[in-house]
Amino acid sequence: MSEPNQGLSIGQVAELTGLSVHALRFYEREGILLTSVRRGAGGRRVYGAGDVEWLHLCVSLRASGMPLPAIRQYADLVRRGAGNEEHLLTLLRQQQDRVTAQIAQLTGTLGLITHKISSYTRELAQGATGPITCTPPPRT
Amino acid sequence: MSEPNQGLSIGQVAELTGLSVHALRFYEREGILLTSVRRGAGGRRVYGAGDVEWLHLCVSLRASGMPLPAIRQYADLVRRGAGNEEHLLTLLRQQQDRVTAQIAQLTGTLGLITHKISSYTRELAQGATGPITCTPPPRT
DNA sequence: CTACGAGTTAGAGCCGACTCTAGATCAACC
DNA sequence: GGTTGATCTAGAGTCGGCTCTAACTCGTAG
Repeated sequence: MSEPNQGLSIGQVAELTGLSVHALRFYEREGILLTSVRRGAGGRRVYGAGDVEWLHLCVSLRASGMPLPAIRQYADLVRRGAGNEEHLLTLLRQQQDRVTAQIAQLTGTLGLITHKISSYTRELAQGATGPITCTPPPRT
Repeated sequence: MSEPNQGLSIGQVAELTGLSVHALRFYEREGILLTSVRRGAGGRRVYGAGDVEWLHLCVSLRASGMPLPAIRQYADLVRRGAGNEEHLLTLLRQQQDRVTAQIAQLTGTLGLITHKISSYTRELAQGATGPITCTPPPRT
């Protein structure tokens, strides 16, 4: 139970990021990580705080629907260092647009669901009599 | 090009819903549709306006991350008719929660991306000198 | 000293959601 | 009557993203 504060095992990183150890090795093979992970005694992976931070970003990006190849491309640019800011910005702005569109889409769907919920609730309250009232949504 | 206004071909429905004809047949096999599709001359599918409306809902739900089995379950309940409003409401409220959570998550990620964009932009404007400034996000 | 738990590799397997193929049928136009 | 284009069925294939397996190596606790 030593905690040198620098150097986490793959299991610890899995817990911190919510990824499985399998997924972590997979991400590494796929070139998602910025630097090749350090190895400790017996060839075991040793992750640093920076790795975890980066992985958190990756998890967020994945959750926002960015595919792994796109994340790898982003990682490549960051790895390559200065001189690629323009390209990086382009990628980021694209994802910004996609996420914005997704939020809009989800907000629409949420409205639809909410509308259905209120119709069913009304129906239940009034003691449903007829067949299912397939209330058309206010707007799609 | 006859348009009897009631009765659309699978191709027309594909255009209207954005699903492929393959996907439409697949959805039918999977029990996603409320009623078995009518058949016209030569066994061809004939969709009604209601089918299209339902499919639009399905597309929305899919886009909000609802898996096909869940949509089928929902369809089953609607098909079964009155007496299942409670169950329907439960399903809908669950999806409502999921979508709400998703929007929150996406909003967070959007903030992260926006933050990164502004750092890179600032960096570019000031003439990048050092190595990539991996500015930590304000909040995750 | 041995048993355990956590790690290692390469590679196979799985799941969801389509997507495509092959071979047949049909309606309509020239 | 032949060609075109949309449709039909059953079933195979694809793709992304993991997930799992087998066989092995460590380091530590009992």
